[in-house]
Amino acid sequence: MKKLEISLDNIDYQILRIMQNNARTNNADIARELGMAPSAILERVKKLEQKEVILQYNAKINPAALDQNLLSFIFIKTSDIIGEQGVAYLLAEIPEVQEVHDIAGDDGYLIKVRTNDAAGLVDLMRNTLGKIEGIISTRTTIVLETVKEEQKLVIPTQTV
Amino acid sequence: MKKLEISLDNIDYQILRIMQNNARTNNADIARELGMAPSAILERVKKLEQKEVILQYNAKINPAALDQNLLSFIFIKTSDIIGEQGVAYLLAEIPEVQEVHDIAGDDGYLIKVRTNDAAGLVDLMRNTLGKIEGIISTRTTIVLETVKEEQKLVIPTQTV
DNA sequence: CCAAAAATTTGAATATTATTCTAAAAATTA
DNA sequence: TAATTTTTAGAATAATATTCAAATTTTTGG
Repeated sequence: MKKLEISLDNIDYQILRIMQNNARTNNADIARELGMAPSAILERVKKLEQKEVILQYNAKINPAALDQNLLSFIFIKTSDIIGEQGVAYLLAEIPEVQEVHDIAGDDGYLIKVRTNDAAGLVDLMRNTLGKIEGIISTRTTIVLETVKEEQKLVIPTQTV
Repeated sequence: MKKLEISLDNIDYQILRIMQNNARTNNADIARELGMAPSAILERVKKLEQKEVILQYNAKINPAALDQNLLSFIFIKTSDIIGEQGVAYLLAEIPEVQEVHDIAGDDGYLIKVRTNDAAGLVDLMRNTLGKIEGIISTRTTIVLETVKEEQKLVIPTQTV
């Protein structure tokens, strides 16, 4: 029983599993793998998109290929009133900021930022974050090496 | 001048930009958009894959649709020797763990975890993390709300 | 449990795209 | 500049996407 009455079945899960691993798998292949007609798969994929189960398809690009070699997490304390997220939206507009999370505890945010290098990070903090009203303090954590970085969800194996 | 002599040009950047926004854009459409022959685009995409500029294509699935409503970041201190990452690899094997980063400073890791709910998180920490040798301590940060979550890179507009 | 309604699937037909390959063009190199 | 290498275009073929009506399956309400 899903909250928003989305109700996915095993076939949907299989489609999601395939798509999550390779979003460019074509309909015909999915159909073959699941032993169904291509038109039926097409119909289901469209519905998964409509129901916003599938949010988007994206290519994962190697950051190193674009010289984006520094990954950082920054904790940001703000004067945002609880519930309001003025600063969060400003942070979200920054292209180098990949994630903005409102976190429990420290009345603040955790953001994930990708820059060319340390100089790029300093530049961003000084010239972009520094200009945002409402930021009280920041604490930066530098990533030395990323061992795993995916956004794959655990997909149920069976409907109950 | 790229480190690994990858050398991408403007056309590559445009392809990456399109693919990053919609990995299911077909060759014909890309070709039309860039005013080139489909065969040329195909050739380039293949090369981008071979050169590991494009790492993979994935569908972004709505966590809520799969009842995965709790996102957490956990700092993990370990007895791993600097440079060694034994614990990191064990952490990376956990399906609920989407990211594992070796971070500067605290001789530890930062991981990103997605579970159904708080109970799922507790369960994971107790039954999975708890069984990993070498974990000294953990500090968990709960995400109340995610304002932005993408992995899109900033793609240069022009080659110099 | 049954009948009606709704949703899903199939299968075939058509439109569109992917892929291959050769020749031409462009870029690079010596 | 000439030779070499790389890239592109264009055409031909293979494959896939998409549409749609009919059949099937599932769901619903009594």
